[in-house]
Amino acid sequence: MRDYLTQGLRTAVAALYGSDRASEPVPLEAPTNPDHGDLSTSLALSLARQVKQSPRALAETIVRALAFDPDRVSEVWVAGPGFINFRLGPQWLNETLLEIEAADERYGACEAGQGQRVQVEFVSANPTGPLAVSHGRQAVIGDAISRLFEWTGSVVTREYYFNNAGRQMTLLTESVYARYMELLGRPYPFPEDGYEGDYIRDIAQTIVDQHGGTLVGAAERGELAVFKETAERLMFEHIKGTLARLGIVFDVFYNESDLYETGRVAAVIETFKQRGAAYEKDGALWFKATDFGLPQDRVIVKSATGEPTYRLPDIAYHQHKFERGFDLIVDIFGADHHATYQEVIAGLNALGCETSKLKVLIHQFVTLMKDGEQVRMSKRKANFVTLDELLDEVGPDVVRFFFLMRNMHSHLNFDLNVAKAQSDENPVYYVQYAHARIMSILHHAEEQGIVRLPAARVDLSLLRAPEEVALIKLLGRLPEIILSAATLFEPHRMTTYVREVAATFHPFYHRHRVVTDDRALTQSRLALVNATRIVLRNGLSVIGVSAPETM
RNA sequence: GCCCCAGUAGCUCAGUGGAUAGAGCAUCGGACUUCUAAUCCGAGGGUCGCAGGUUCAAAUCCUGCCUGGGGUACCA
Repeated sequence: MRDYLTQGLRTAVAALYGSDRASEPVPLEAPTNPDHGDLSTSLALSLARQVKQSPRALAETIVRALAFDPDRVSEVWVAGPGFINFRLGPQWLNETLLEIEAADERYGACEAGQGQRVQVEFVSANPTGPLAVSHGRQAVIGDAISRLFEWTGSVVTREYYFNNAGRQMTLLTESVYARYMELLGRPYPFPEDGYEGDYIRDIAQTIVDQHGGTLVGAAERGELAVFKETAERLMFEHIKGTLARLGIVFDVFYNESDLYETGRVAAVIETFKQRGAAYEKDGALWFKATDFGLPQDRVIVKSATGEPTYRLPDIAYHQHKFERGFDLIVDIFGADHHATYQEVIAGLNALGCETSKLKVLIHQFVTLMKDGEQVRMSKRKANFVTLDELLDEVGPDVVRFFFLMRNMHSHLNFDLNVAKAQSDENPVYYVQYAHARIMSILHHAEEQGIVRLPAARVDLSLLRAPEEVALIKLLGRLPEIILSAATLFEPHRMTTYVREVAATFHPFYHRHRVVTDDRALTQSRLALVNATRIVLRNGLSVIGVSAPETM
C-alpha cells in the first residue's frame, strides 16, 4: 500500500516537475492524530523551495495530478502548512488481512538484505566467571539484532570472541590453584586481584576429584596447564549453558589463542612496522594511533614481558573478520569498551581494511536495583548477581523482554523486586496474555463446531467498527516496523510495537464478541483475531519471546 | 582536562525534522452470569535539563553550559 502511494506521488511529481525531482525519497508516515488521515506526506513542504512555490499551493497542484483507485485511496486532501493526507479505502484493510494470512509465519519478513552475509559479535565475556546481568542485556540485544537481520533477508553468523589468553586467564589459573591447595589443607597465597567467587572453589574441587593431591607443587614446577584447561573448559560450558537457557546459540566461538597460533598477531605487528604505524619507545612497541585520529598513541607490546596488550589481538581478530568476506560486521560492546573500539578501528584503518563495513553498537550498562538500592558489582570480588540467578527468578521471556524495552543507548534500571514479583508491571505478560486470549477464542470456536474459513472466503467488509479498523491498520505495520528496527539497529522498537498491538487488541476484545450467532460476522472476526495471533507470534519471535497458548 | 551516552508526567520510559508530545506504573473513580479481569473504561498529572542557533517547521539537528553514568592503563 505504501508502495502504491509512493509510486503515485512519484508519477505525479515527475509529470509536473521532471524525473529528477521525483527521484528523491518520498516521506510517508502514519499520523498519530486520526484527523490527519491514515497516511501523510510532507513531500510538498520539502519540495516547495526547489520549485519556488508556496508549500500549500504546491500540495494542491500535486493532489490535482494524482490518480488513485477510489477503492484503495478514498480521500486525499491538503492540510496544515502543506501536508498531503490520505484516507485509505476499504480495499486496503481487506488486503492487509489477506496478506497476513497468506504469509503466515513469514509475515513481516522481507528480502531487503538480498542474502548479504552479516556477522554479529556479542557477549564475548571473558571465561573468568559466570555471566552477569549486563552480559544478559548484550546477549539479548545481539540475538535480537541477529534475528532482525534474518527476518530482513540477510544470512547471519553469531560469533563469540573467547578471551582464553592473556593476563586474565593467568589470574584465573592461579586463583584455581590457590583454592586447590586450600582444599587439600595446604594453604597457598591467593593472588592479588584474584577471582574470589565460590565457582573457583567448585573448579578446584573438580580437579581434586580427578587428580587428588598429585598436582601439589604444580605452580613451582610451572605445570599449571591442567588448572588452566579445566577452568577454561568448565567456565565455557557454564557460559554456554546460561546462553542456552535464553535460547541463544552461537555459530562460532573464536578463540583468542588461535590468533597467536596462526601467527595473525605477529603479522599485524609486521604490517604496522612496514607501514610506519608502529614504533619502539621505552622498550615497548607503540601503535601510532595519533596518525588515525586518536588523541594518543597506544602500547601494543609491553616492555616488561614482551606480551601484547589486549588491543593487539583485538585488531588481529577484526582483521580476520574482514578477510572472511562478510558484507556487514556488527560489534556489540558495553559502554566500557568505547575507547577500545576506537583503537581497533584506527588499527584496521592502518591495515587498510574497509571499516565502513563495520558497525559498532555501544550499549549502556544495567543498573541493578534491589530493595530500593543500587547493587554495586565487581567480578573479582564476586559481588554480583548472575544471569543464571536472574533466569531462575523470572525466566527467559521476562529477561529478554525487559532488556529490549529500552533503547540500548539508555541506561537500564533493572529493579529485581519488580522483575521477581511477576506482577502486571511486567509488560511481557500483557502481550503474552493477548496471544493466549486469542488462542482461547479460537479453541472456543472449535468447540462450538465452527470451522474457521480462509479470509478470502469471508466478508471482511463487516470489520468496520473503530476498534477493528484500528487493529487492522496496526497489524499492517509489522513489515515496516521490522525493517526499520533492523535498518536502525534498534530492536527495542519491536517491544514497543507488540505492546501497542496488545493494547489495541484488548479493547477490541472487550467491546466485541467474536463468537456469536451471527455466522458471517463470526467468520470475519475470526479472520481478524487470527491475523492478530500471527502478528503477535511473529513479533514476539523476532525478539525471541514465546507466544503461549495459555497463561 | 579530553572522549562517549543519557536528561521527556511523581517513578520507569516511548517518540523516523512535522500538525494538539504519548504509554505503563503509581493516585482517584467505575466494569467480571460472557470467547481468560494477568483485562477494560474514565480522571488528574508537562518550562521535553538550561541558553542560543539552523528553517516553512526542533523533544528530535548544531554550539555552549548544568546534572548523572561510562571511559581516558605497558588490566580485559
